[in-house]
Amino acid sequence: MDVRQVFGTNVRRLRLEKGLSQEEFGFAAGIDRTYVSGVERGLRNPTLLLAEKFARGLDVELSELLRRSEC
Amino acid sequence: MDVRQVFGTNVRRLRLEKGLSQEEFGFAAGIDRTYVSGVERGLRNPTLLLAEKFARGLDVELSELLRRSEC
DNA sequence: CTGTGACTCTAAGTCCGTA
DNA sequence: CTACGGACTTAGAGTCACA
Repeated sequence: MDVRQVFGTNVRRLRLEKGLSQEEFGFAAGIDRTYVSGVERGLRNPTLLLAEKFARGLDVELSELLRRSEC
Repeated sequence: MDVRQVFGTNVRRLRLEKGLSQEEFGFAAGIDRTYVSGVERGLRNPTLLLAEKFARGLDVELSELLRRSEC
């Protein structure tokens, strides 16, 4: 499974657990809403700096967002 | 501490543990030698796909390369 | 062996909109 | 709310010669 999909899936899961919309999360994390959408679907290939921005916004460690749950 | 520096420091440490030069590692991982140099010094901001290439070359999980050892 | 500056070219990342 | 499109600016990818 692609890193981008692992990352995106984890982002979506954690975002939903927090009860946030893509827009709300994007605003809180300082990331464009359309970019959040693309990342969650595994279409984007974010840099380390951006990836950490996601992690901070979700209040988790970056390594957590890269953990493959299955497959 | 910056993610890029954490990443770079871990790459350098693991590369040296394997007894490889930047050139040797770069060749094995399919990454340019000078790019390896830049990453190890935290000057580059690689994407997830690139970061995973480093991980595969070092035979570790990507999340491993993002673990902060201290501070 | 490694660091560095400079370079081209592609993709990251933002912002506008619409369904 | 989210997917998806186009257009755009910036920064990363990838490489080189030289120190």
